[in-house]
Amino acid sequence: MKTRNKNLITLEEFKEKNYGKRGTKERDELEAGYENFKIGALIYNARIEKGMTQEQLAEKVGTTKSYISKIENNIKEARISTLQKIIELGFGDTLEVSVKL
Amino acid sequence: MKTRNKNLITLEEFKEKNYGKRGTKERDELEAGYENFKIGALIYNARIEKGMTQEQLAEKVGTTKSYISKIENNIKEARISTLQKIIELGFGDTLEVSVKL
DNA sequence: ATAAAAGTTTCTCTAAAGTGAAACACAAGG
DNA sequence: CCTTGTGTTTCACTTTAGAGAAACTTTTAT
Repeated sequence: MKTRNKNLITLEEFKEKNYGKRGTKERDELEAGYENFKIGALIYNARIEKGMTQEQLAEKVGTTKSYISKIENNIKEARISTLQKIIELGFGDTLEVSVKL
Repeated sequence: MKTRNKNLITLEEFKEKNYGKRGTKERDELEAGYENFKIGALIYNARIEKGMTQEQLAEKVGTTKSYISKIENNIKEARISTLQKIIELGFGDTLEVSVKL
């Protein structure tokens, strides 16, 4: 039986820790900014939902836990194919990118 | 009245030109591969639908037509924020990335 | 209190994105 | 023919992703 790691906090807690409280100027500017802010939270959120550690995710994707950490904290910004690897190999899901015409 | 440039071909013509006929092994492998193959076609397709030239798109995005060409032909693979710039600044649309949980 | 597990940060290296400009190819139209 | 518009390719350069490992911090469990 997998006991839930207390390290694992909610997405809001994660964002608050890393980017400040909701409603603050700094946080709002980040939220309104480019996708990389959202991508880190997206991956973190998905990983937690799947009950995986960074190391487990890294192994599935074929990278290291340090890289996963950097992506989740938006220290590095992934390429599209890297994001796809994480989503497909890591989470067994499909990346979807769309433009409405 | 904007006359449609005869340079502008269909997406299938574009793919056939760059990646070979549908059903060939080479083309199938590309279609099954990572997103970058699709991203080039996605951007090309959206640009044509909007009736824009590479130079017009480049100006909106804040880059050069040579870069747009490379992205469309998958010579370079964009980062997520770059793709977002193209979609938002270039096409006035929103990039959506999702993972089902 | 200590050990183990999970996550972060730092370091070095290389492959590739991103930029800018210029030259080139090529079709359409005067 | 020549010119113009559009797209491609090349070159040189700077920045950053991506990798790998190691040290470090923080959290959780014993």
